[in-house]
Formats: sequence, structure tokens, C-alpha cells
Amino acid sequence: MDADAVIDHEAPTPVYAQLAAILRARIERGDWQPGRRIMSEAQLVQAYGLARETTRKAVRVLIEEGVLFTVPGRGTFVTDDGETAE
Amino acid sequence: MDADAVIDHEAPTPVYAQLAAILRARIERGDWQPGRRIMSEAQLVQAYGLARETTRKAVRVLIEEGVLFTVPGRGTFVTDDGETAE
DNA sequence: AGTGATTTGTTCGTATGTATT
DNA sequence: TAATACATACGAACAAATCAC
Repeated sequence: MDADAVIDHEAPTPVYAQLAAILRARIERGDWQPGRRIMSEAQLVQAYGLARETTRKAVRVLIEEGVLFTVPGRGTFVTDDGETAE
Repeated sequence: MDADAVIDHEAPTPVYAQLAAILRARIERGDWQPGRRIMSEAQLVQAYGLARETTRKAVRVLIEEGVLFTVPGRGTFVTDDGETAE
């Protein structure tokens, strides 16, 4: 299931969870390679038409999954493994 | 439309059951599609002139029937199944 | 040196939902 | 009936880290 890549504000699934699924799919698809930087928060806001805090929460979900990690002043990056961080 | 679209406080049928029947009919009629959000509790209260707990009890009935489900912070939604068995 | 742009981090406020007491 | 709590979503503002010039 490759998540429509479109946010549905009326769906029961929270918007941040929808975005997290979209980003997860894009990473698994290879849009962003391990160790590479993904879109900035501002770009996510622009691209998906969401509030910044909503995009941040989506990113936070993937961080907790070990898929992403952030560096203040630098950006948000894909974990080298893609899943478990040893 | 239907006569049962109006709450009768004098009828032997409990008000919450009447509302549950009304909502069930509206869903079967397609007023709210599967996966879509129905009116909020506040809107139900406003629309049918009932106490909040009464509307919640009506919703609870439909939840137990598997027709509705709630998501905190999101709303009350129509269950996806019912049409396609899979 | 320092200045500004970019990016993440943080903290407020507002609004709408359901859940609980 | 009322109050409180919790979850979601948007908006605004400011700080801190980084980078380019």
C-alpha cells in the first residue's frame, strides 16, 4: 500500500500519521538514500500544505522508528541502515 | 424525509435509541460514507436538541454495532466494512 | 571580524474533537 | 450540567546551530 501521497484531512487517521506513512514510503522507495538529507520542515510545509508542528510530529514518528534523525542547524537525515540503529 | 427523522420525547422508544436509528438510517442512506467523519458531538446536540450524554449514548450504540468508531482528537467515523466483504 | 539565510528547537496561543469525572 | 483532561491541527514568534558570503 503506497499511501496516496495525498493528505486527507477528513480521514480518521491523523494527518501527521498520514504524512509519516508517505515519508516512510518515499524512503523505502529510495527517494532519499541512507545518510542523505530529506526536505526541510519548511519544504514539507510547502509541499504538503500542513502546519509546521504537524510535519514535525510526522518526522518525530520516523525518528522514534529509527528511520530519520535530525541535526540542529543542518537538517533531517535518513538513518544509514533504514531501520535499526545498532 | 422520513418520519423517524424527528425525536419524539413522548414515544416509548428511548430518545437515544431513536437517535441511533436516525443516524443508522442516514448512514445506510449514504449521508456519511464509510471512512468519513459524521457530525461532532456538539453538532449532534445542536442538530437534534438533545443532551450531550444522550447523543453519546446513541453513538455508543452504533459503535457496539460496528457501524461507527471514534478517534480521540479526530472525531467519529463510519466503519469501512459493510459493503465489500474484504 | 560579522551579517544574513537556512534549519531545527522551543514555547506560546487558538480551535476543535473525544474522554473522563 | 459543568469542569477537566487529553489528542489533534494550525499559527505565530523567538532562540540556537549551521553555513555561505
